[in-house]
Amino acid sequence: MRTVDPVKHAEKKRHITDTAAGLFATKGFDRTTVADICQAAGISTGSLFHYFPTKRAIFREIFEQDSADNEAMFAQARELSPWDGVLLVVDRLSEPALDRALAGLVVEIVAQASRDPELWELAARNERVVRDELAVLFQRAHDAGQIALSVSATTAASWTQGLVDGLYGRLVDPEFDAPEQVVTLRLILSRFVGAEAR
Amino acid sequence: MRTVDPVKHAEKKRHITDTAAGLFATKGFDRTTVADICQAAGISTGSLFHYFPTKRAIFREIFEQDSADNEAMFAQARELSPWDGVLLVVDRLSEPALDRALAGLVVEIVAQASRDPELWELAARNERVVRDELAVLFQRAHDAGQIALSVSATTAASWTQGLVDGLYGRLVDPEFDAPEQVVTLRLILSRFVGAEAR
DNA sequence: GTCTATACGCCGATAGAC
DNA sequence: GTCTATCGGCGTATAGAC
Repeated sequence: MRTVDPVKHAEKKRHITDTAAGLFATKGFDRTTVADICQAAGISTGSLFHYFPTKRAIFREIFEQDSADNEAMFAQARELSPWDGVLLVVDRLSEPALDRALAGLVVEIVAQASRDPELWELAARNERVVRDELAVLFQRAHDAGQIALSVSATTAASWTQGLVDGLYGRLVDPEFDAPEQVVTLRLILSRFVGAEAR
Repeated sequence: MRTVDPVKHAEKKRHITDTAAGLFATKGFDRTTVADICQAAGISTGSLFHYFPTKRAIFREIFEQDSADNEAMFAQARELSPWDGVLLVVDRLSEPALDRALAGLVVEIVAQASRDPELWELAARNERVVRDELAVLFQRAHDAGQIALSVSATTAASWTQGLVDGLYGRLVDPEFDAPEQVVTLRLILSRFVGAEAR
């Protein structure tokens, strides 16, 4: 008989990571102090370090949560025609760029991953998984005659990710109009892979 | 008669910013200490603060140097045909992505700019200048019949920047082949704006 | 102009009572 | 499990001699 309730434990950790994620997104990892997180979460530092060994471990957990939803996304995409599946994935990957808070978190993840080898490895693996799943969809769409690839399916997949990355850069434009940008993104992608423009 | 030699002064500042830029690129701004910069530059903290009022001012100066070369780039582009001019600009904008150290600096600039309103404003202005100059080239290429735009020249220009941004994300791929990626980038852009594929 | 020395505050993490 | 109290160290920036 365990003395700890694993459900409660997980819920508490989740509360901490959710709180911390908001702070990391707005202030950045290095400028967010443990005291900030504790205050925002309504706990003490002693308690926080009961759940996480280091501040960095909190960040890592946020990143892992963030990349855990891919499988569900692709499962959903596989229920559609291949090309519609691609478009669904593009929409989903674009979502964080359209939300200021989430975009800030993504910026921070990139910045941290570019310094921390362990985080870099996690990010690279995640990127590869998405790319390879996307490549399968592209290949099927090609075989089904929905598109006409002139590059490898993997290249098409990788640059689909690149286009989504490019979406973040458009945020600097004060006249940024999210829905319109996503439409343009689809147009560029459609022409790239020889799909009918919609 | 001045007692300070403005040339020496500028050279010394440049030495400090060059040294600091390398450290910011590899360690990030927040994890680079003033002591780090002083040690690498071979000076004392007292001396450093004689040239810059704060650590952040060093970063800002690096950013300003970085965005000062645009005018020369577009002057060069204007000597070519409009579409060749676009391709030249794309190559130049892509260069930092192909160099690990410079890419690290760009990541850091994005991360810092997303928190610091003053830096954000500088970045946005710089982005707009490049976009507008690019838009002129796109419009001329269109009018000259080199391309067939189906979106506004400004949208084409903005997404050209987006594609270059997307290039940075491709760095996570350990099999990243820089020249090949730039070729693909050109292909995507060419199809987007209705240019003949090369 | 450049140095050494140091002020002064804050940070991540720990100790130990309850 | 949660708290309070606190440690040891480091960070930016300044003071003031040379």
